Amino acid sequence: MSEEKSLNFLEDIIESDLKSGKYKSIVTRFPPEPNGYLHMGHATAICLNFGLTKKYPGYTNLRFDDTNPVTEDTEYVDSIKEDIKWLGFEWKNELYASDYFDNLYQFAITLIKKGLAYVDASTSEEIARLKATPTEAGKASPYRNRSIDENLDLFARMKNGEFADGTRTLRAKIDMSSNNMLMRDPLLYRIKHAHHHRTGDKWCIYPMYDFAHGQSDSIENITHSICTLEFVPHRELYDWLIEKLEIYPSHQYEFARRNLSYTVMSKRKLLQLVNEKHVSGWDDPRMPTISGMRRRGFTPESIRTFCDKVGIAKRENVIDFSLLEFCLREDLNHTALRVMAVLDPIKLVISNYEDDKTEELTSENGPDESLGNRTLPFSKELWIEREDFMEEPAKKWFRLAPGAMVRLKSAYIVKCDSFTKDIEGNVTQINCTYFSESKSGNDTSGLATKGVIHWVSVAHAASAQIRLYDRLFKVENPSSEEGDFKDYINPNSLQIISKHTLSLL
RNA sequence: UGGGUUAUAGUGUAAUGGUAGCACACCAGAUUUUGAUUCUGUUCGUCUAGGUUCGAAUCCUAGUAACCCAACCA
Repeated sequence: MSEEKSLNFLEDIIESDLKSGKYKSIVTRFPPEPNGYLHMGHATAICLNFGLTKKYPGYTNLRFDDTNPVTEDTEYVDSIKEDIKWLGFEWKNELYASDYFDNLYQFAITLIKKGLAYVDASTSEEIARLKATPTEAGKASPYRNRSIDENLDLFARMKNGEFADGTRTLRAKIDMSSNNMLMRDPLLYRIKHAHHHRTGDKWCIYPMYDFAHGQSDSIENITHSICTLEFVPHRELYDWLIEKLEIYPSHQYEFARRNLSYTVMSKRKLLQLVNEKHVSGWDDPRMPTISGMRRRGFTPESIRTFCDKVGIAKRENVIDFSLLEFCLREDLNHTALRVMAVLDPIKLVISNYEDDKTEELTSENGPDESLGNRTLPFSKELWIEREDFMEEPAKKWFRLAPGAMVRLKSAYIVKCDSFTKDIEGNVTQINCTYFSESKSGNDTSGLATKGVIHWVSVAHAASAQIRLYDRLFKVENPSSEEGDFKDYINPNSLQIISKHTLSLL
């Protein structure tokens, strides 16, 4: 099937792992934090993780990384599940990092007992100061050398709620002079007296990402834990914790996050757009969120194709939005039922057509025969698009102009005899004659036109409000421009047409 | 100025020492009852400088550029 297609670097790794017998099958996971809606970057990760276990033996878990109760909510859990399903993927197990809070607590105790973790009473400012900078070695916390018993006691008291938020942390004891800032005694647990969307008020201490993610991977026997490039420095800590805890050795692999031109792709920035009302919500059709794309008319198929075409690599990228649009057109071209609509109408009157006559004409629903046909009512007075008429035609113009002929799609050929204008010079009506022998599918007139235009019968038209969406930003990469990314919002990204009667057939 | 990651057409991605290929975009042409679709074609690329080799995008040396790391976020 896709044998011609070369493998990406992750597939290379997996194939060699499978070939060498390191694994008989693989386990991946998609690990969203339920603190926002999924966007196209997530779509990449979803297609990657789920796609890998479609291609190779194994399965993929959905695991919510819910270790920060302050920002997380079940609203997001629900939207995330809906979006993954809509994209066409099924997870093996629905899991939560919070399912493992008891395990993680025991893991912490294990580290303390090994002398590899301690309770720090420094403030966050002190901790930051002692960590120093990447070019300058850090210094040890004054609490670094407490006894194991003391640490065990303090950690239990942290858990029991004896301390206020921010007054104690559990830190791994690694290397304050490491070049990797994450190895300078990283925080493992912090105190947050906050209600958790799943564990309620059971806990007032919560594990940090680094002490939850890798451990959850390990508990689930994840073979290939795939994340984005900014987590590369975390891998050293990921491996350190697994080694010291002597648990299942999951491995982390990193790929470059996906960027799309003329939009932004960070949850923080998307949240700003929502909160500051630059868009109507997470699912605004201009948003690069899955739910926004869905409202915009993108199909799951088109998004999957897009992810597949773009591929996976490790270098920074900004992908042309036009590739995504291409994938959508390719899909829609074969599946979308066509209708005719006139957005900016001018009345066209056929002088030699009977006043009260209505004809039922047949029109194809699309280029593929399987889409079938529909009937269209045709009559003396029609709406046509204002831009399909030119008073003084340009050079290669082959639509309507004074004296010119044009085919009305699926109907007759008409010839423009005259037109009227208002005081301001706007064309108000076009008068035509039609050729009765030129009926579409039954044309014996011998006439030929180069142009074909769409139309809608005035008497039969339905009205609608039309929203025309354009790109949300004026520049290709708003995040890399000077100043605030919001300075580059396209003021014309939404155009609502409702002042005229819009016609739809 | 420490460490890490990455450099191939405008964009994205292949080529694993042996003809730099594919897709999108662009431009041109043909067909067309939606200036769509479809089809054909043109232009355009290995970050730089040295080196190894019969042969280098690939290996070596030295540079350069971009991104990431100093959250009790993930």
